[in-house]
Amino acid sequence: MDILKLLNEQQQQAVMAGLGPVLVMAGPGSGKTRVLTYRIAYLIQMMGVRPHQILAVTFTNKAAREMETRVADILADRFSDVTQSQVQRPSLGTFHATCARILRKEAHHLPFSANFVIFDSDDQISVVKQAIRDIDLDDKLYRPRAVHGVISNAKNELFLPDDFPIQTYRDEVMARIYRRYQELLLASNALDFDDLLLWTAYVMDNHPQVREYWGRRFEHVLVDEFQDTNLAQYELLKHLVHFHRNIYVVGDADQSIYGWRGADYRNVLRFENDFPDAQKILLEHNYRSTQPILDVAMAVIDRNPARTPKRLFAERGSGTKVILQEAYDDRAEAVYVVDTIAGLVARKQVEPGDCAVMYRTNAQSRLLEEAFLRAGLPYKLVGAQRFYGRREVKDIIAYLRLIHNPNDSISLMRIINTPARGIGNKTVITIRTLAQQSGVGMVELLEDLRKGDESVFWNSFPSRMAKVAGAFGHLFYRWRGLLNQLNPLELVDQILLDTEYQTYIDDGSDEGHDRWENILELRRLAAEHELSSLETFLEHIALVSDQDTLIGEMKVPTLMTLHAAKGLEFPTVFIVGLNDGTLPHSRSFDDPEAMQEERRLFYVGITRAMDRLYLVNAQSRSQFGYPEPADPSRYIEDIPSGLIEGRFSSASQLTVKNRQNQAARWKPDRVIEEPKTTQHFHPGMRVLHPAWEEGMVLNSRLEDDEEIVDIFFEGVGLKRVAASMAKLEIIT
DNA sequence: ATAAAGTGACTTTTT
DNA sequence: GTCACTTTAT
Repeated sequence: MDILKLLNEQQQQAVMAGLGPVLVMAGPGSGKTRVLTYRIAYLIQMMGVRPHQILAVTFTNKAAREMETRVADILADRFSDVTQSQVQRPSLGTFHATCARILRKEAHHLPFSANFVIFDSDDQISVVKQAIRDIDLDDKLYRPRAVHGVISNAKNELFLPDDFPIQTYRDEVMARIYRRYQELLLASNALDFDDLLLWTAYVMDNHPQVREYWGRRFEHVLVDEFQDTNLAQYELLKHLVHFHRNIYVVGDADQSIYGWRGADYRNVLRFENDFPDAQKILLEHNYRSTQPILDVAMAVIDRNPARTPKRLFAERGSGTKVILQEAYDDRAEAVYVVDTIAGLVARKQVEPGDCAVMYRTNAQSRLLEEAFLRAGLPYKLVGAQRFYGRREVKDIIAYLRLIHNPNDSISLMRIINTPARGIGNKTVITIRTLAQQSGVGMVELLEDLRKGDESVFWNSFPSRMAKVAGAFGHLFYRWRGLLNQLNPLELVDQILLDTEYQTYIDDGSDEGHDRWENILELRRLAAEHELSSLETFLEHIALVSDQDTLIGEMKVPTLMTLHAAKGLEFPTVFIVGLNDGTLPHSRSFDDPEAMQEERRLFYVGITRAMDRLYLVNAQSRSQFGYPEPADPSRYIEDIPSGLIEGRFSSASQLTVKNRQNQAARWKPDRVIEEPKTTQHFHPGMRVLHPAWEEGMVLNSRLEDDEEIVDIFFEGVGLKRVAASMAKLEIIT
């Protein structure tokens, strides 16, 4: 098999491992995805496995998609002569998507029906709130987000409400909320993300024939990012491979960064216990990063205790040193990043699209965006401001969901008066109580009201109320009648038309216009699903996050969280916010496990870099609006100083490149103009000010032909001055 | 019933 | 500095 020539010895061993359980431990940049894809190709080509008998689960849609194309490429090469039988594709998807698919087939064993909807995080929080309200608890004491976390963890550990472990009074309350939450979901015929896993594990546990069916259906199960599986996922896998034991998992405990979400890297140990005969293969050759970058990575990760020692051999050799830079504050940090990228691009050392900026929390993206914007430089942001999270998009989706599943009371509450149609709180309560008393669904009741005084409910309302409610019910009655004749796009258009949504949202303001643009984007998405059922369209929306919606293949720098960076690589990487409290995040301080995870997160970030790595911290950061002094990250101490440069040698590099450079677009051929103003002040200088007397320069930068200097004056504090205005005298 | 204005609470990471 | 939720005024 000539494709194997492209693989090193360990990779070949992994690809050609025999059947039965296999555990591949793959360090960063060691060709993990390559091994997985070739393994699939190998199974099909050499072992005669039929593609549809292969199930490969990934953690993200992005990973699934990448694997899909790569497998398709290999197979297209291999089978260019063959057509029909090989056109079958292996099943490739996230755990959640795979489970949704299984559950739609097996719903008859379960307390919901096959047209269930999947609630997103916002919906889930709404349900928690409702549950808390239902049992008369104070949502200040039981904060919905926190409660949801508890419920989610319970589900990940396969605890149903009845099994919920109770140690304290609070636990007992949690169990009650959990029970109510679950009732509400089922009443809405809805599942949350965790339910997808939980119910799938549950149905396989309780129905051996279901387990057997899917076990035979998927003769080979491959798992990517195995260290990120939680207990529910692990149990599910065990069920799936119960018969054939053909389970092939790939992972790296050092890259486990989803513990907060129930992921348990100890699943690797469980795996070794449950499959003692598993073949173990280590991939330790790194093809991504230069030696200095790998050295830093190893220095950082080695500090984690109880780590299975794993070496990484650099295949790429030497390179530039890792640069450590301290900025005055988080704003200056962002400017430094933009300046540095602009400088590297101007000197043609990197392409804009080769650069990535990574940070711990999404909130950190704001200053970076501002800096890019101010410099007039394009960038792209992955994740964060979520398309599907936007009000207007959620509104229309709520209409669709409610048409698909009239029991979805969360969606109903969302849109019953959006756009405003005169159905206020009072009307809603009347409808709800009446529906409950007569044992009909709210949508059913509304639809009945469309018949006017022929409806048995008509006289239970004041006439004005009955009229508006009936008019709304009429809309739904029509839409549901149209359901089978219209595709998703036509249905969206019908809703937009009937609700006069554009008039409502596009009020002439810029913001209104943006919102309407988002609706048009949703239409575009719906257009892609021209041939799909509404159900498929909705499932796509629920399970494909914003992380996956690529904003085109623009060749510009990418901004993202460290989490979002996993699995990616970039020639030039900036990791910002290297301050204690940010990275590691303060919320992890009191939890040793979480602290180790913070370190792994940093390690993941470092190992994304191929050629250049910049680590940036700030002397002060704004947390809640006001700046506070910030300590450098403890991780900086862990890096032998011989491996880094920048911080102690030349702090003035901070302002090497000026705004003119920034103003240059990402065009390599653009000429760089010389700054008209030159810089006179540098950090560390002592200066004399006519009013504030002696002070020390903390930072200086050129901005619009003006030198802006930040100076700390004894007894006065920090001042920011323009050098041409303030008559500063340099003392040292 | 609705819109505007005020309040408080919070920010880790995501399927 | 932002968002969600509550109160207040129309």
